[in-house]
This record gives sequence, C-alpha cells and structure tokens, in this order.
Amino acid sequence: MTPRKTPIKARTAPPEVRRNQLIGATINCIADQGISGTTLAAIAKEAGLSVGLANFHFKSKDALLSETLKHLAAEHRDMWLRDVQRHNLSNADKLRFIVSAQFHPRICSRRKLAVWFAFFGEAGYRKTYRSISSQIDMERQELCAELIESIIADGGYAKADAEQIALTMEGMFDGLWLNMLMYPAKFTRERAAHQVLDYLGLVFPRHFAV
Amino acid sequence: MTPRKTPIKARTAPPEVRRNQLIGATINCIADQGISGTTLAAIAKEAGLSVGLANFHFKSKDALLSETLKHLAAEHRDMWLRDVQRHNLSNADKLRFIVSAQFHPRICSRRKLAVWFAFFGEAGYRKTYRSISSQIDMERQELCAELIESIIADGGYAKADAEQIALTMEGMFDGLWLNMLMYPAKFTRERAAHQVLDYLGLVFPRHFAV
DNA sequence: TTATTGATTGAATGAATATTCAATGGATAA
DNA sequence: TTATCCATTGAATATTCATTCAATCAATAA
Repeated sequence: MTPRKTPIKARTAPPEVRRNQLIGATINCIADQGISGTTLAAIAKEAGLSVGLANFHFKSKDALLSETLKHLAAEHRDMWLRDVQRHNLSNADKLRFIVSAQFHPRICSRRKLAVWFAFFGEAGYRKTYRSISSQIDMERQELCAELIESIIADGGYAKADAEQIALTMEGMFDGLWLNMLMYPAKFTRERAAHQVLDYLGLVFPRHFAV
Repeated sequence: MTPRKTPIKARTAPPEVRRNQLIGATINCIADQGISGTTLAAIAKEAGLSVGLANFHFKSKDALLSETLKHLAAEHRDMWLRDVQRHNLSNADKLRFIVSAQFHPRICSRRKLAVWFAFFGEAGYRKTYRSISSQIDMERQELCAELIESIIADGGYAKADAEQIALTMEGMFDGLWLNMLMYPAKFTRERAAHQVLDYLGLVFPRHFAV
C-alpha cells in the first residue's frame, strides 16, 4: 500500500480545515435552531468533532459566531466582485451582475438567509455584527452609486439622484431577502431579481429595457 | 383623605396593567440585549416587578415573547387601518397613508425595529411570527394591491402589474426598515418614506407627482 | 526506533437561568 | 372588624451551557 497524502479519515487535520468544518456546522445549526438554540455541543456534534476543539480553534463561542458572519460576508463579496471586475462589461451590465449575485442560489439559499437574519436580529445591540456587514454593504453601495452616476451621465437622465437610487436598491435587496425567507412561495429568487431590474428599467429605460 | 381610585403606587394592579408593563419591559430588554440576552430576571427588573409575576400573568417566558410580538403587530395594523378607513380619501392618498404608517416614529423607532428583527432572526419564533403576522402582512399587501389596481384603471397605466408593484412595495418596506436599524445615519424615517413615494412617482407619475 | 510537537477528546466546573411554590400582604366583601 | 381572595414575592430547584484542562493520540523529526 502506498501512503496517501489525504487519508479518508485522518484523525487530525490542518487548522484551516477544522475551522471551515466548524463554520459550516455553525451555519447549519443557526439555520435550524437560531442563534440562541445554537450551543457549542450542537455545533460540535454537527461537525463530528468535540466541544473542546471549537474553543481550541476559535478563542470562544462568540469568536466562532463572528467568524461565521465574516465568512458569509466574504463569500458574498467575492461573488459580485469577481463578476464586476471582468473587462468589456458596460456599467449597466455590471449593475446587472450585482443584482444577480445578490440573488444567486449560493448566496441566498433559504439556509443562509436564515443565518443572515439571525445575525441582523442581534445587530441591534451588537456593534461587532453591524460593522462586519457594514464593511461589505458600504463597498457595494458605493460601487453601485458610481455605476449609476456613469449611467446617468451617459443617458442624460437629468433628474436622477445616484445616491438615492443606490439606497433604494440596497433597500430592495434586503427587503426581498427577508420576504424570501418569510414567504418563500411568494418571493422566489428569480422574481426578486426581476423586481430590482424592473425598478432599474423604470429609472433608466434606455439602459434597462423593460 | 378621600379614597382614590388610582393610588400613585398601588401594590396590586389589574392584570391588564401588569401585562402591558411586562410587555413594555420585554421590548426594552430585547432592544438592549437581544432575545438570547433577555432573561426573566432582566424583564422583571426593568418592569419593577418580581420574576414570579411574569410567569403568573403569562404562562411562560415563551408566551410572554409571543404576546410581545402580537402587541407590536397589532399596534402597526391599527395605525394604517385607522388612517385608511377614513372617508373622502383618494386611493392614492390611502396608499400614502400606508407608507406613512410604515415609517411612523411610534412604529419604527430604533428600539422597536430591533425587536422586529430579533423575532425575524430567531428560527424558533419564525413560525410564531408567520402565524401571527402573515395574516396582517397579507391583509396590508392585498389592500395595497387593490388600491394599486384602482389607480392603474384610473390612470390608464396599461403596462403596470398591480401585484408585482405591491410586492415591490412590501420588499421596500422591510428592506428600508432593516437599513434603518443597521445604518441609522444614512437611512432616516423621512428619507425611507420619500424613497417609497419616489418609486410610486415613477410608476404612477400622474398620481404621485415627483 | 524514540522524542517532540501539536491536535483532539470529554469529563469536571461553575455560572446562569426558567420555573415552581409556600408564604405574605393588601384589597374587598360580609 | 373579620374573613376571603388574589396578586405578589423571591428563595429553592433542576437544568443547561460555555469554558477549562489533564490525558490521549497521531504525525513528524531526529
């Protein structure tokens, strides 16, 4: 038998593997039980690891939760950033990609929506959570505002206010997410994306044909 | 000394008074500490009552939280229903009142927003939430759809889809609420209401002048 | 092989918390 | 006044949970 580099079930694994394993388990637990129902014991069981290991790889349960939120935020950011950075895209197309990333199945599965809103629910009194999600929200919102600015200049939409439109988009993003979580039958991913694009079609008819 | 009907500090009070006192304290606690940080001891202290009394007037902590959610939902519903039922209002005016109720200071103070999203975020209460407020949400949404339908008929907006527009409004309502909670400096009540009205102005220019 | 390092375990600990309930006290009726 | 009825209290109980840490195990270096 030749030795393997990656045995099927090694007892030990590099820290990064364990961290991802624990973060994934945390996402599942929060989706199923909410944040208050998410105990270290439940996370450990879900991950197939021991309780002690969670405190070994993360400093505390609190840290594990923060890292989980950071993970989701980074995943979302990567999604739209990768698309938008491609060359040969018009500004309108870039905006279209941002919308489509917002409602990508990988980003807003029911499971992940549940986790996002679990954190939003705590954000009222936890600065940590607010600042983690504000970092990526601001970045995206500023990019949207710039793109919209260019579109306004390009299309001669005299009366349009770029920042206001960007804020409205941001509002629609979150509101549609919430409605998808609460009423999945009525609010689907496709429909949500369509609603945002319809709005853009109203504001910029020459760039987003209806 | 004549006997008073309402002494300044009666030791006992009718159940309804105590219940409201406890619900108010629960709102404050959730806003300050989140649902998981809201202990019966904290609620009792905030209300200036004893722990046992909370379990006496409500069956359990869970019941107290559910009643708190019902209280908020009813308060919101009363607000827009009262305005909309007034006579001599055009359909567009009724819609305007629904928007203004949504962003009324009494309804969406930062404190209460924190409580709403605390409930949205807790998986355990999501079902409770749906059973309590899906009726109320649907009621408002259907009313909006009817009003919009009439406006479309009235204004000859051939291409408009009433249900789609109602859903978009619903999405904006929730999304703007979330953004007001997360970024209070950027999203104010006035601005949020303005954004929804701007959207309506785009869709129905003859009914909602820009 | 043996020693060293670092990952992993889970029982033990202590803190926090929901719920219960026997005792208390104030209001009302007789 | 006296008796009755409830609202009210808060200490006691039982449970749950995060965190710690000494012991174990696997991999790698020597």
